[in-house]
Amino acid sequence: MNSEDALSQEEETLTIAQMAERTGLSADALRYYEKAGLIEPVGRSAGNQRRYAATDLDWVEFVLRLRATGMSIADMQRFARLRTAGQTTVADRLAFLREHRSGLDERIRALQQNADALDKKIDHYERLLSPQPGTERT
Amino acid sequence: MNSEDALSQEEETLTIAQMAERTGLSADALRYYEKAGLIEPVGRSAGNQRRYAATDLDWVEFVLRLRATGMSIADMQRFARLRTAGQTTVADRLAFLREHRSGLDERIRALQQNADALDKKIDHYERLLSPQPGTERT
DNA sequence: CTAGAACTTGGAGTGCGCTCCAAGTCAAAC
DNA sequence: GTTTGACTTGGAGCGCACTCCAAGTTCTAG
Repeated sequence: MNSEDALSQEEETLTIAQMAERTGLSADALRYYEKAGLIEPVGRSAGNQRRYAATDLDWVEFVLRLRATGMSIADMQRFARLRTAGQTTVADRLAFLREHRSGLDERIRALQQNADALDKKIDHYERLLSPQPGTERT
Repeated sequence: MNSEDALSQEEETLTIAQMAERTGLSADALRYYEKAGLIEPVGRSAGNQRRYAATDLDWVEFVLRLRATGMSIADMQRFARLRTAGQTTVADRLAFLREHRSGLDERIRALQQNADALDKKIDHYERLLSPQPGTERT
């Protein structure tokens, strides 16, 4: 019980390669996110190499959730800026997430609807292929 | 009862601008789709201007459903090529749609899961903001 | 018949979200 | 202390799905 999950307090930090492996992002993408302000400047080793803490991992995982739900980098930047600005922005952040959440519901509904339409098309093709309807033997 | 819905047999065809309005695609995008082979070469007026028939409209609407469910243009090209190739490809088309459909299910599930996680984050922010838990009256 | 709006083509340009590269520095193992 | 692999930066390049543009042609209304 050493290296999976919650980053044991002992190991403390991750290199960019370890972070990449854990998050599924490339090292390049992690640097890009940091440069873009999605991730705030991360800790560094004596020799200036990135060292990610557990809190960084949590944040990146949250960012990935926003991304997975279709949020653009520009919008994630906005949220990250609010977060960086401190607790005075909690209400703004809540509003932001609520709005994103409701857009998400809409998108899921639309997807379901399109999935249903696809099912009909699939049925159609299945009928085209099936031997003969109502004429089992001949 | 003249211009909405199913393209009355009388009017017969639509100009590219009318098609754009009906589908929500831009005229440029319609030409791009045609050039890309997503739409087969559409009918032309005497003077070489595009005239879309009802069947073209149906097909574009189907293509839009594929797009809305996340299919890339390259994949839609593949499907369009199968369609153009005739009834011998019906089984292939069915397999194609089934695969797309099952990927779609996965994506919807993932989206739901992320939505749930977002709800937790929202709850978290709500608790941060709410006056005082468990101390309704002071 | 004519003016002006809508259409045609080919090709260049755009925005997004990374990815790749070069040239140099740092870290870990021996 | 040296090698080898991982890391650093800045910036160029890429794939996707369009969008925009220019120069010319066609359509429609009056």
